[in-house]
Amino acid sequence: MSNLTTMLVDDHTLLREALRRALESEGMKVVAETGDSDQVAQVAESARPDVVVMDIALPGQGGIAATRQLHERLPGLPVVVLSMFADQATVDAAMQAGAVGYLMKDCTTGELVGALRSAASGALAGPPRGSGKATSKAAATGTAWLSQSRCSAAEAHGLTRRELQILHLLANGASNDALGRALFISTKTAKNHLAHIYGKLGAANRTEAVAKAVRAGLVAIG
Amino acid sequence: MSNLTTMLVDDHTLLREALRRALESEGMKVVAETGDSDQVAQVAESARPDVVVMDIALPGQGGIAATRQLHERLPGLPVVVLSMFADQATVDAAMQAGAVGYLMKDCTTGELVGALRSAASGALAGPPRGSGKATSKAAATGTAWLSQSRCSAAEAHGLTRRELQILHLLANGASNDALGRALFISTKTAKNHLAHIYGKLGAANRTEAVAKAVRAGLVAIG
DNA sequence: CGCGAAATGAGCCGATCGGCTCATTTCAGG
DNA sequence: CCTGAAATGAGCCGATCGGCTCATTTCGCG
Repeated sequence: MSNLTTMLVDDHTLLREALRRALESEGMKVVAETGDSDQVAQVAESARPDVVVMDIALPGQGGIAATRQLHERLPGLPVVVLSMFADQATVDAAMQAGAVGYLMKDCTTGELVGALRSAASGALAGPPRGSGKATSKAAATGTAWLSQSRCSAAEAHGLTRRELQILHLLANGASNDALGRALFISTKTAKNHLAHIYGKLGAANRTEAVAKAVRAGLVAIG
Repeated sequence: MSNLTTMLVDDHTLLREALRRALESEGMKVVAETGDSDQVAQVAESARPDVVVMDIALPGQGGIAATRQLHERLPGLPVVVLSMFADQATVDAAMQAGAVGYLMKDCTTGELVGALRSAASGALAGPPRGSGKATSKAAATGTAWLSQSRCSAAEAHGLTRRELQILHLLANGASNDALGRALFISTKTAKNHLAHIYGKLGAANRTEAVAKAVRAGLVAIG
């Protein structure tokens, strides 16, 4: 449980190697790699990673389709998309395919690691905002497991699911800006959630909030 | 180990009661109380708390003498002084008597709790600055145990003892200002230590530093 | 006796954070 | 149907933080 296992899906070997080094220096273990989107599900089934890092632009069926396939064959395996595209259409497609996170390739290593930890712990999930039907559809397909996560301990402190997600990212050192990018919300909204968390936990700042949350068993570091 | 046991020494019953409530709501356990400075050592020996909260103005021999006595009878039991006096002479006297921390009574509950946790874990210790002989004298008497703390893991990251102390306080949500007051240094110096810590741990901010430190086993939350 | 590391302290400045108020939308439950 | 909670978003402003450089003192080690 301490060493997160990850699977990298990207056709650029150089980037994959760099990613592997970065992740392993952060205490994560890369148990599988592939650059062929058609092999994704098969490799994942034998390697059984805790979390998958998925590129979008891939030879074969492509990252979106691979994510959907993975989501059907191995529901519960969180997929974090690492893409060069920031357009809403691509983001929406990825999220509807079952991805739990979407990061730009110009994000920092720390952000990636934080997102992966959060994804693996079940804190990062759900369709970002989407509108109406797409949202409820995505929620119905496979993201529902998030709703029954650890609301037990959280409810004792009156924390909502969203606030728990924020806490998980906080525990990885996320800035307000990083929170927004990881959860597809504006920095303002992230700040609002933080303010609610501070109030509920009786913390004066983010670091104290993390400390109290860890002691309360709401989140874990490591 | 999870529930810190404390002993409260203060002749104001009302304050003691309030303190007890505050500490217990923070997950600490008050295993002994007394308002008589002459009973301090005796009570501590039977109750065996993890850390002692000591008032200065006490009937009998007084808090300073009680601290010295405690320090001789039970070396290794950290004493945090909670005083109304901020004058350097009183602070110096308390530190030379063996106290590992000195807080004003107008500090926040969070600061007290943080200081107690740090003190109990051995992170808060040593004479603040003092000058020359007084410093080395205090260091020779009983604060030396800090030098052989957990430099093993810390040295792997090149962290100094002082930086470890900072980290412990950070893990309790301390602000730069709180760091300065807890360690008797200026905010500027605290910031300098932080900058060094960030560099050594590869963290971008204090919360990330805590996260990395916890994962590296340098500090513990809880 | 230097030399360097550690610790202390300062000034400056831009970035970030935290508190406050306010508004909108969605959605579940009475 | 209406109310309230949750989530989203915004503006404003002071406080804090983090990066940068610089200086001083102390101390251990060759």
